[in-house]
Amino acid sequence: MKIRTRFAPSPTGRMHIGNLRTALYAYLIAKHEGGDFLLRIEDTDTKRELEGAVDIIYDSLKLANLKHDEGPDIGGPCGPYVQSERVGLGIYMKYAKQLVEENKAYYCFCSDERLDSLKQVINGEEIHMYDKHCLNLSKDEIDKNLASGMPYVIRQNVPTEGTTTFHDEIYGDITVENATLDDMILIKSDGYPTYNFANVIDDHLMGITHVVRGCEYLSSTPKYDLLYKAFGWEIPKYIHCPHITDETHKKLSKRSGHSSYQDLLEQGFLSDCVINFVALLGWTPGEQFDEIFDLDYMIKNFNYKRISKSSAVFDITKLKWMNSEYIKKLDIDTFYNMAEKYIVDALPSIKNSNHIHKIATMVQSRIELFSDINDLVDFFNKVPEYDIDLYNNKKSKCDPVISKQILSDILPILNNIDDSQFNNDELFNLLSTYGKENNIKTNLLMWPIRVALSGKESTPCGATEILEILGKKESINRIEAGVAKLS
RNA sequence: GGCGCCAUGGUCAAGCGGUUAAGACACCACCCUUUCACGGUGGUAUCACGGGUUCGAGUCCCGUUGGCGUCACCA
Repeated sequence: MKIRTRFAPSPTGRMHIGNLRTALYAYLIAKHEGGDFLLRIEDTDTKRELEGAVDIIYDSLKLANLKHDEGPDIGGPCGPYVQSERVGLGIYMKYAKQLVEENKAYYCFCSDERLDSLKQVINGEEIHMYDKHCLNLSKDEIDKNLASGMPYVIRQNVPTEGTTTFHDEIYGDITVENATLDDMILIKSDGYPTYNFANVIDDHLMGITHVVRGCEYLSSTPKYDLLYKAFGWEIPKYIHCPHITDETHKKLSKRSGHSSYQDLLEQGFLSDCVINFVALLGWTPGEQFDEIFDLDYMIKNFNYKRISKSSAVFDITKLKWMNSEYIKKLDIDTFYNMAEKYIVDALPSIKNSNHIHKIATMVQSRIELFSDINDLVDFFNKVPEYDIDLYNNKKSKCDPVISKQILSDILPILNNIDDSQFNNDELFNLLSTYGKENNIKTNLLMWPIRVALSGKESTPCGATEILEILGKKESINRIEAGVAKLS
């Protein structure tokens, strides 16, 4: 049988990173077996819906390269793929009434006040458990209430005795007492189905074979199981995925800057990298593998039996490392196209495109995010304020006195170089010669030059490369300023 | 509080009754080097606890502890 999975988000905003991973796993499970991956919009909560949120879902899926085979935008044999449109078709109500006929569901007319009186607070948490009050209503009463237009919901009639066992592909068999299960609402008083109901109906109607979702649904799955059984439908395979948490093992929050896929992209993470990274949060390809891999590799190697049971901490440090690996792997032209904007923004005064290319090459192996570029190269604009202590370097045995000597000595050398010869190779040759003649090692020689030129102890390139990019005039100005500072 | 789930270094994790308990990130040291980064080499650090079962337990069972989830006319 062909595998069919689905991603069924509700359009409430940006795509949460846990959601993205669920979508990825659902996609991978289907594609690994050559199956179908569908997109369904679960917009049954009219209050929470957000303008433009559906577009965010389309964009995210596109960016992530998770192509769906059926969905609202491309159609398919099981449409419509938007639940609110299915409500209009009367799909859910039809099935709910069928259940009522069979005594597996019932009308409930309880007021908010009565419901409130049922609620108890334990440890500051509200606990609800319906008492089946309306299950005992007579047929006459129900008809009368309905005829008078009294608001109602339809509830599932869960057995009060016995147990329900369902099988999850990751967690195995899970058994719960039916008595602990609430008579959940299937149809709300506005006529819309709840997630709990619509999800089951649509998964069945759309032929979903593997239900992939977060493990927060583990607790309500027995009730879904009861629903499938009530209809006599085949129960799909359940695949509940463990949670992704922040470093305090709590739900991912905005605070740590890793709240959504879009946020991450805006921060400069590459989409392929984010996908790669989240795939590894709760799944591994096998015993021996390279952690950097692409979607094709995942499709080929995705075995959902290897999904982990325990939740994983989202470690932004490792994500950054991985992003730097992705950046390093970019061929230079691609990298240049992506980095150019950042370099030009950081260094508006550099007009020479050769220089911009050179700077791009320099920074490629040194950044984790494109936004790192600015801080790396801003000294080209102007020397930042720096402490004279920078001229001290214990490894090369550099100090301010030697520095002043070296800087003063090389000034005439630089002055003698023709503008057209002011390039890295030529400069390195001439300065090396000076160093040899005076018995100064290269690392000692270059230290004060770098400091005078950049005001930093580390730069993305060698001192002579800075000279070339700065040009003769600016270089000499900066060296002179260095000498003055040391006097 | 009821119910359920989970438990290997700081983090992601391999392991599926016998291993010197992989690997990656982070961290540290050294090498390379025109500084830093890259790259290379090496190092520190893990089986939550207590009982069983077994010749032998990170691996199986029970309990404890801890964490998480859930208990909505939200999904």
